[in-house]
Amino acid sequence: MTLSRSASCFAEILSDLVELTDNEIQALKQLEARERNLRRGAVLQRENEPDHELYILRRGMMMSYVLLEDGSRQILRFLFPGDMIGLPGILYRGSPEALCALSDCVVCPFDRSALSNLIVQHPRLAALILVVNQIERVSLTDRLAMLGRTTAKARVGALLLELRDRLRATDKSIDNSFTLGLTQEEIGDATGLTSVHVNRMLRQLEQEGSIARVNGHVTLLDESVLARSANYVNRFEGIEIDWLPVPR
Amino acid sequence: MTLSRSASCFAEILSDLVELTDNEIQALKQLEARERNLRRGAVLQRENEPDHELYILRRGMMMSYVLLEDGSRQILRFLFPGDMIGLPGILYRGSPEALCALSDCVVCPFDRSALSNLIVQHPRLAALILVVNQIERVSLTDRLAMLGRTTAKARVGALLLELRDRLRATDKSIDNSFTLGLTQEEIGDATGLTSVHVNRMLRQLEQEGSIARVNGHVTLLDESVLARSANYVNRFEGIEIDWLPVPR
DNA sequence: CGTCTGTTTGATCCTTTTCAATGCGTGTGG
DNA sequence: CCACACGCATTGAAAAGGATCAAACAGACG
Repeated sequence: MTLSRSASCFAEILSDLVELTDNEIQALKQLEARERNLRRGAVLQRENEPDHELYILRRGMMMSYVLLEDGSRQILRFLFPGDMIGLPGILYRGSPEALCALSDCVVCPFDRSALSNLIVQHPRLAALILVVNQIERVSLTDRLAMLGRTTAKARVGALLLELRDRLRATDKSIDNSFTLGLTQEEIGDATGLTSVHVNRMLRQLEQEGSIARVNGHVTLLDESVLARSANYVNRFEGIEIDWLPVPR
Repeated sequence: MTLSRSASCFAEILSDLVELTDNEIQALKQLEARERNLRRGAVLQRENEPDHELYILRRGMMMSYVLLEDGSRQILRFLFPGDMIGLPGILYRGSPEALCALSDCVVCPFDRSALSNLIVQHPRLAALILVVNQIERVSLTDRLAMLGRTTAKARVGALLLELRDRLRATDKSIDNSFTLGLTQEEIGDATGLTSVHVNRMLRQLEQEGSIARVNGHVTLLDESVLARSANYVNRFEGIEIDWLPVPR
């Protein structure tokens, strides 16, 4: 990983897909010129409130969620370093989703016009942003199928696998063991379950020998069982793109 | 609606967002140069099979879905004229979702390189494609919250509202009454329910006076109740985009 | 030490699924 | 034209998977 790359988290993600040119890396760096620190629990964007800025998440873990009329919450997505966030928010007067820091975070805010300029000046980056959006989209539809058609145990298992894979993308030292920076209530709000039932599913997975747990630290003992029962696929792997425009 | 516009379904959708230039319309027309007819029930793309073509749906109604190991199906999205489809499929060796015609359809296939060229030559169209992707994304997250956190009745109600709105986008004559071109099993596969329970929910909605039904034809009698109970929002409305690049 | 947040466990309730059967309309071959 | 099959809607009864309610418990922190 070259030094020039690590100046931009977003560029690092894209580098997994193609070899970026210096020009492109330079342009991406500008998106992350400014930094902003968030404390654990801080709300970066509230639902239905206008906030027309975009962000690259540089460090930490965040989540996007919606609140329903009855007070319940659905977590839509967990966010990791290199994710571009806030894109849905710039389409509407009020953001359709809230953004909140799950750990201390660093985000890099940038203006909508910066995105616009990027698209004009770097068509290949525009295409890559499209590709990343589609990966995210496929992850969302995977989660849709999970909520619609799988059991509680499978959902919890799939979430654990997904978290592991996303954490591993940033930190290659992670193998099958990681710190679960989530409460059981948060896991429930992501999987459409109650925290009580999440607890029962976790211990059931533990009892069956699929996972092990030591205060907030989870080890996946039988990935294949977890993956199969929940139809889990790591959508960040196996991307094939040979049709991109030539870089500038 | 000018004549030049109607030559491209996709252009019509984009015209709701901005005023397109002749150049842009011309470019979009080329995406829909070829046509292909599909019979009701025809599978345009099978899951996990390679098909690296893209399509604009010109006429009819389609769906995208995934099949799970246990044989159950999750319908991800219903597709309507003007929708660009197959985009997730060009990222992976095997398509992550299947595409199937729910009625007799006309699709316009085009090559990935055509998309690539469009992005290079028409940055504003690239940005608009990004915007349309985000609208779709927000619709998906709405459905995620629906599956995770709302009751069976609310889900069915929300689906009816969504169908009405999408059909109305193409056919302005539709008000609160439309033909439901879906079986109750399909409604179930979209809402994460069994067909049996969908039936019960439909009759319950009917009994409460929220909807009326005459062999496959549904009338929404109390939209506000349906919308509120399911947190339904029409995401194709209220788009605000003032940050797009200048057109070519 | 007391408070607060989060985990764990039990008992009960309820929504939705499952299984099973009936009816209904349409198309098809004899 | 009739008999039959087939897909789909409808209904009932029983079972199950999660939710809800309530309480105990553990660790962190001022």
